[in-house]
Amino acid sequence: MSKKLTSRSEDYSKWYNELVVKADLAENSNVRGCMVIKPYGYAIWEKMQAELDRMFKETGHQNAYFPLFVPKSLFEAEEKNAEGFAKECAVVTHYRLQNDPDRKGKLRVDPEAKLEEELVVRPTSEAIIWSTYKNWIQSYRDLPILINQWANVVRWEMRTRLFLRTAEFLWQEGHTAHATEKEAIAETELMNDVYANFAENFMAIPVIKGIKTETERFAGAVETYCIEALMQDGKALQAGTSHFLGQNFAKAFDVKFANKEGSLDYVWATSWGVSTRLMGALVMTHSDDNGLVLPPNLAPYQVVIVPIYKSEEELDEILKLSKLIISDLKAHSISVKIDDRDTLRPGAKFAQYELQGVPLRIAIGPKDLQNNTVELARRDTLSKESVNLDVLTPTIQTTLEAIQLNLYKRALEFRDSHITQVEDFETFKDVLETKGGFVLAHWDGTAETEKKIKELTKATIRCIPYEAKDEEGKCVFSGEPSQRRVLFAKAY
RNA sequence: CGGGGUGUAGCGUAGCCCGGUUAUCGCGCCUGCUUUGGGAGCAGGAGGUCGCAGGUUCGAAUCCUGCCACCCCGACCA
Repeated sequence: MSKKLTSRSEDYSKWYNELVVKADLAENSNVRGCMVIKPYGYAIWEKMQAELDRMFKETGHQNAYFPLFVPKSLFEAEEKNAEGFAKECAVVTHYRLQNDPDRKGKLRVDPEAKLEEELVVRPTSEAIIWSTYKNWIQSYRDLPILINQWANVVRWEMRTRLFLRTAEFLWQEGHTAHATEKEAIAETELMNDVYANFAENFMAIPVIKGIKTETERFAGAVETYCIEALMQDGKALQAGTSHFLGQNFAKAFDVKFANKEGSLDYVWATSWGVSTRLMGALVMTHSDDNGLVLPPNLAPYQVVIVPIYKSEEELDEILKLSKLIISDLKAHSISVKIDDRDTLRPGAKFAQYELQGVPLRIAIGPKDLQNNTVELARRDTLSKESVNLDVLTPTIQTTLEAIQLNLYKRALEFRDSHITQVEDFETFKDVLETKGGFVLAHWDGTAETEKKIKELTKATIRCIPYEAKDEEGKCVFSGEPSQRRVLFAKAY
């Protein structure tokens, strides 16, 4: 693992920026904490979108789109939700610019063009969606509504951080409406499972499923389920959330339906989302000192071919052979790119594709032409082997699978070796400071203790894990009785 | 918004304290030749509102004032 990863956060941010920017993944646009997602990074996001979309549809959901602007009166309807987001809202107050009479060639906001009601740029879409659902729901026959939206949202954070907390970010947000509490809770849990499966099987990022404490709960939710991942520097990252909203939004927006018994009842709701933050998680989970390491499932191209040649004739022969390799790989649904630029030497290309995290690299040179082989290099282990052309495609197939599994296994081993069970507060502090990672400890269940621990250690309760067993114990801080252990960590 | 720091070519930087020829160096870029199994070498070349706006001065990247942006630490958060 990288030196920089294990050291202090200022070094870490340098590592992160270097990698991400130089890896062509994204670039801080220097505009209020927004980011430009470059083509290579966006290709990764598209892979994530495609797989998530598939999983959503498999579980009965449909896509739809709702407005970016939320009239303030709608936004404030659900009080807790509004209060929670009020401090970070961008607000549209005017709809027109005009020439500035005082400064030639400049524009100013037309003071005559003030909106009667301000429009909030959505920080999340519950309000606008529930005001719409109101008109869609009358009977239990209209339920459930299972809708997902791919969108951008804006949260005007005081402090931004590339990928992890940008002012504008891309995400998906699911918003469902149900006739019963039981069904809504089942949906909330189902989607948290979908996220966990996606993170682990597709992104090779191990996560812990759990429930948030009241303090960490989504504004307006009754219960927040989440998946928590551990980054290589020992800090936790909330990778996805799924909220059981109870009847809060139905009551705020007056969404009632006639049930089978003929009486009116408020609708039960859920919402759930993951964002481009997952790309940050990807980078911080798998990358090493040589750059990104992409799981084959997410790689824009899984294999890159680098020809090594001295003469035109050699190049022609290599290209001819490459064409055969490429068509065979494509026939097996393996994405491949050939880099036949003659402006860079092979070594420079090797370095570049390592920086981009391409899972497999094929090098073909004169020796290979002679021996009927190619050189196959793995990004995850940085190992190289000579492979006979006869078995190349099957070898690549199995190696890609092996890389996907190995990345998960490696991350899991790291994660599991950084879950420490502690009994007393001194050890608690010590583990957080020296080792980092998750700390499993008893907690008395009060927000005061949670707050004090945060003040003293900067650690928060990431979640109460599903797997937490009933176990008599004493709170690591207060000594009060506790029924189960919860998961603490310093978090992004 | 509070504390600290930074802003000089596409990127990274020297110069600033103590004002003075044509603003330093590396990477990258362009041209040519030689190269090509792990980030090539040589020669030549292009590229700058020194963050922005004022001020002091014969003269400002350098000193002063204001503003803006970014980074780190807090508060806030996916």
